Amino acid sequence: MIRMASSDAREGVSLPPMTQVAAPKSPRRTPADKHDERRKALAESALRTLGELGYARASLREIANNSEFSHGVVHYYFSDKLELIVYCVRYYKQTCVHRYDGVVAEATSPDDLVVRFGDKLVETIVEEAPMHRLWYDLRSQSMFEESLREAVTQIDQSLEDMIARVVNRYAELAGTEPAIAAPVAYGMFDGIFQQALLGYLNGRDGALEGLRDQVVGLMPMLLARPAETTTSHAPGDLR
Amino acid sequence: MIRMASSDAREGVSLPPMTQVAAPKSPRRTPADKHDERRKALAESALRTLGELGYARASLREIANNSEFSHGVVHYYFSDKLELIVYCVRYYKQTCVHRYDGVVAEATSPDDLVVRFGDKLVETIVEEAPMHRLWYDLRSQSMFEESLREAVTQIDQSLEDMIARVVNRYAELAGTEPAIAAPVAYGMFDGIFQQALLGYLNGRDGALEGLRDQVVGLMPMLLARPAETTTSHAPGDLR
DNA sequence: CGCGAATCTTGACGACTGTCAAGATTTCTC
DNA sequence: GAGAAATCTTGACAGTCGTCAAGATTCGCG
Repeated sequence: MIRMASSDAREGVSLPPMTQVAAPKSPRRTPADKHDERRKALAESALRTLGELGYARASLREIANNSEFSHGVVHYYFSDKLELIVYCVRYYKQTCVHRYDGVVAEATSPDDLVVRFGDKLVETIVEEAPMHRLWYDLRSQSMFEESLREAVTQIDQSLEDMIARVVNRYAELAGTEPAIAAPVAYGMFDGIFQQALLGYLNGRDGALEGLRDQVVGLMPMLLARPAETTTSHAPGDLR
Repeated sequence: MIRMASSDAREGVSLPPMTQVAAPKSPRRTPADKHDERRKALAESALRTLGELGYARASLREIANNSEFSHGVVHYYFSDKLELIVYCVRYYKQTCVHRYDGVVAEATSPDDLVVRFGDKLVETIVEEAPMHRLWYDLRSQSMFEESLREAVTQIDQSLEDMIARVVNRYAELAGTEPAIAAPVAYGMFDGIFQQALLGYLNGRDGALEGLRDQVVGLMPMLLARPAETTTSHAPGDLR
């Protein structure tokens, strides 16, 4: 079975040719999904380089150098540089969409949720800043490169859903309903998150504390009127 | 006077060697600021190409081809590709920071301001989408490229000030004060603007109307409590 | 073991890039 | 109008890039 740069096998793993369903041995490690494990391994090292250099400056040779593979092997597992990068970002974002599931599940009160949410946002900037800037890089490129748009749109949608889960749970805990639609909520949080990320990378002091405070101040505003949380939102002067 | 790639002459025009201050002829067109006019002319054609291809894919040759100049002349007026691009974006954004000054000056009521503001946001997406995506491209690149950060930070600050003027005027017309700080307001609007731009470029129907509605729905929330504008913000379900 | 399929390495190709220098051309000044 | 300064063109250089093909190597199974 000759594998030529599997641009075909979309997301669904191409299964081995239907032998007995419950094979006695090798419950994992079927022949053909080793291919996928290699793709993932390659993606993981590629992500390090991509997060460091960005989409345009990360060459396939550089990506391969920072991994255990040689530069030619990339075209054995991916048809394109583009397919590799889309695969990488999809792979990362997939493990990232559920980052706040714990927050949603464990929060005991509206204020508790807000604090946990803000902390988590700050945490991910500190721990995964290169991944986040790579995502924003890719999304910006998709404004120029038609072929990136489908993947970006899908990821954006899943992030919007993620934010919606948080805000919905927040409203639920507060005994009311959100006052804004999901796209607005996502756009807002994405905006201030991006700002904080930029500030953090710039070494601006207070960028992270600022994000936390902004979240604490903003969330109560996203609820319909009936809810008056204890959180104080001091009507400050706008600069 | 040999001009070698004026990376020195920062922003201040290097004046001609002090002749009489009020020269009888040529009130404009002094010898040395023709140099600056050329820079601007070059920047303007470069912006077209940059807006079409983005930062990484726009080569100096391609930029020169879409202009009246040859590719070598770029290094006569700019020391770097980087300096050219930063100059271009600065040049564009400079004429762009005052886009909403008219809105601020002419609005007669809070609701009037909101509508004008929303319309103007939509208008600039339709008319200058390539410029906006170029800006987001550059800002993303600045997360990787140290040397871009200073310019990006300055531009971001001026955009924040621009938004602050709008929101402050809005609060003034409503007889109250903003409930959020300027960076938050900027981050929010920047987020939903970016989202709308992406949707517009994707050809998603309703992206622009969505932006307008979002602005109308969002602005009243940015005010301190005392103000109850007539604008209805229906507490919708969050998806 | 042995053979074929899968996997990986190596080296090269053509195209493109930013940069620069040498010289042609224009513009300005006296 | 001559000469000098400013401006622009042209062509080349040294790299780097994505891509691919040919061959070496490893793996899996009978």
